[in-house]
Amino acid sequence: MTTDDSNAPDGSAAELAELFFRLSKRIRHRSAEHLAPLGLTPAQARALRVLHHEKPMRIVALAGRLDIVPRSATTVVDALEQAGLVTRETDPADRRSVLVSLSAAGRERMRGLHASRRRAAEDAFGSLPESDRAALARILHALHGAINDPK
Amino acid sequence: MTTDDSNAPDGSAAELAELFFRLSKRIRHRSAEHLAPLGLTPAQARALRVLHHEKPMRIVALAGRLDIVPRSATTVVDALEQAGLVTRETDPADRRSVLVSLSAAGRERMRGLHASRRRAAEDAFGSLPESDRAALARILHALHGAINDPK
DNA sequence: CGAATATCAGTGACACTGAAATTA
DNA sequence: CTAATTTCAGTGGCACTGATATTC
Repeated sequence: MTTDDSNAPDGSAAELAELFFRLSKRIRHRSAEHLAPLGLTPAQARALRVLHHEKPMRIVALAGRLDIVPRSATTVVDALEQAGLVTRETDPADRRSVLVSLSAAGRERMRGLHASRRRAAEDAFGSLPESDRAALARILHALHGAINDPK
Repeated sequence: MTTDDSNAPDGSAAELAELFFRLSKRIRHRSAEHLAPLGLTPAQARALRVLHHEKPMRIVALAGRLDIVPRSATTVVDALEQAGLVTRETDPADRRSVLVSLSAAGRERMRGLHASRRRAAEDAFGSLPESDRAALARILHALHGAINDPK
């Protein structure tokens, strides 16, 4: 009884979780498709975007912005560096640190990336009326604030 | 933390995509944590849930419900079978097909799973007022309908 | 010395494609 | 023979932990 995860839009937490999961999967998939022509994976694209409006930053900082552990950020940067989109330099002020910045090619790639991102986002959310988008943004913000990693 | 001032809640599609991504990641992570004590991964738990209220079903059907390709469903079922939670039988009516059903242990496991799922969902969405949950459910439904896989 | 930074090595979880076996 | 069903083999993308070198 009351196992209503069939399909009733009742607003139960469990139903929301399921919807959320499915939707995010679709969106991720779409995003990957949009990015493939640019030779970027979603994670790489996100890193590139962060680096685009931050100035040269350390791996730890980048990891923080991406919400991943530093070790994982290293791998992302490896790929971007190999693709020639970012450069690594040792921080002269602290030789433990590495400063990552966009290369010229990286900045160039950002152009296509911006367009692609916009298209992908419109693809996903463009069908929503303005009011719903605002409501969704507000609610997602609230949720994001509510879910704190107790880490 | 990281209350990024650079991202005003403007309801732009790109911002929504970003919010959505971050949130879904958090939720997935939480979900995995909740499931770990049960010895299940999120994908396995979802499959188990589908099998719980469908009757014995073929791999293709299960894959359809999980929104994955049949080959991937096989792997999930492999794990569940190895854990003794589901059983495979050849469909007597069509020997190409395999009928997957919950074992007794699988049904037993569903008890803990239900509780866990509820806790996880409440953990994620419980903070939302009723009206927001309803609005969110409605909007997510709309989005889900709008995003058609051109498969 | 203890703490921070980045990296190396290995692993887990997820889902994909392409190819093969079996049966309809 | 064609089509459907499942499975095998391999791969990609993502992020994790634990251990190590370097530097502060």
